[in-house]
Amino acid sequence: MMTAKDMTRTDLFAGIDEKGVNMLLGCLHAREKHFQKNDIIALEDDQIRFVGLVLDGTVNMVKEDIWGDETLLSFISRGEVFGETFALQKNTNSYVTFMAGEETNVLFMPANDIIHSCPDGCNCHAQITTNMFNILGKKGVMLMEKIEVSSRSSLREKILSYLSILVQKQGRRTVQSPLNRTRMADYLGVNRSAMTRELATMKREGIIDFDKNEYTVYAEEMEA
Amino acid sequence: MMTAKDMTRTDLFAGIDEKGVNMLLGCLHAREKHFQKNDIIALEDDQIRFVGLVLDGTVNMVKEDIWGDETLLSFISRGEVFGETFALQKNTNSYVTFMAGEETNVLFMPANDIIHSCPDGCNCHAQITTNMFNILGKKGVMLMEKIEVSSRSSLREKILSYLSILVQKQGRRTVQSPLNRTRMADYLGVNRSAMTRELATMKREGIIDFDKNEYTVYAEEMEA
DNA sequence: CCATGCTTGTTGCAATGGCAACACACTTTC
DNA sequence: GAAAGTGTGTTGCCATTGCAACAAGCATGG
Repeated sequence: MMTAKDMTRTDLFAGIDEKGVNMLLGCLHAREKHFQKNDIIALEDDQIRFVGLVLDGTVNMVKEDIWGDETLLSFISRGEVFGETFALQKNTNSYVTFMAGEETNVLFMPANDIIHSCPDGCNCHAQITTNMFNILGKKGVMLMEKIEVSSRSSLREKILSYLSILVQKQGRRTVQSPLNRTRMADYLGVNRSAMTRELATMKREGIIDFDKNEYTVYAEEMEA
Repeated sequence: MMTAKDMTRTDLFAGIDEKGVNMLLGCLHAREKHFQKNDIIALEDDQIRFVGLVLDGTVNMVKEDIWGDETLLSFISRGEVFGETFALQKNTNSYVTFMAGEETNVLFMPANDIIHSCPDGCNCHAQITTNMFNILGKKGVMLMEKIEVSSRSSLREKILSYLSILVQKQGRRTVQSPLNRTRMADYLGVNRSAMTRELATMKREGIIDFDKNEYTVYAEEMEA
């Protein structure tokens, strides 16, 4: 379970204290629901759109194409929000499906209550709006990073662009990758063994060095 | 130039009338600036972050890696908003750079004024907030579409996934592609001639049919 | 201790797909 | 009407990279 105190540590309720959270939960008409693994989580209910906060478990975001094949686009963990991209829009042909990845508890909040300040003018509400913008911004950046990486044509470019982002974020030429080989290959959308092979080649050529999940990028030329 | 009336037709000012727009422009402390081609457009000014509305011209969103190489991530046209993903966040290491693609006029509005209702409680302000959520949602969907497509491994899968999205959007098996061959290859991140080759193969195999920018997808099996 | 599972590195093989070069059609401009 | 620009289809070549199979390392658990 997730206590109000736990919630103050989520991005959605950031900057709001325990008391404020408890007040907001009522003000936002928050409702908790329980799901079994592989249950489909609907974000719409009688025309009202919801944003979900994962209280426990994991939610998988999957996309089905017209042949019925599913792709896992991303997953949402405890304390994270999902559905915001779709719920806050008018025109939503529900682009993706959300499924419980395990036994999961979700707190639903009507999108409208999040967007619009409540009539009582509770002042925590402004904070929620700010937080929502933050969350949307963060997600946007994550998506752009993924695009930057996967839109490169060669395997080597993908690796370098992934490492380049890490270097920019961590501010050092030696970086820790949060992803292990297998997951990294998955993220880059390439074959794992091909990636390992290319990494070895790049190491041999002196372009990069690595050990476990620590990588060092040797950039000869810094200026364009 | 862009009149207040033109602005009512943008996503940012959707649902607001001419009078409201004029009022908001003051209320939002909007400021217009002019740029020459290739000028760098800063979104920060003394710690204050801005959202930009393109009044005329084009703004290119480019990303520079640690070797100084630039990639064009997307471009923003007249009437569209940019910077919202970054401006509305706290933690912004300005992930990308915006450049004028030609002679361009931009209307800047401080992000804070957009997020927070003005003290006078002008009622158009709520609409702007709603609109911003809409814009962020739309952009999120666009980014996810691009990821879905470019994360496929084979050229054929990329094409099919691109077409699948069009089919889902247009609700018919025969769809119009907004992109011509060259741009489509660019969007999919593949070589144009390779794509033409694969399209021809798929046509020969009876999987799809196409003429100019109209494509028909023959899906034998609809159910998983 | 062994068994099992997970991650990583390696390598041969085959094919996918990038590249370059070219031909053709169509449009715009002078 | 020539010339230049742009979008498109085709094809040969071969580097890149996906795939499969295997070995080794390391943790977990009985």
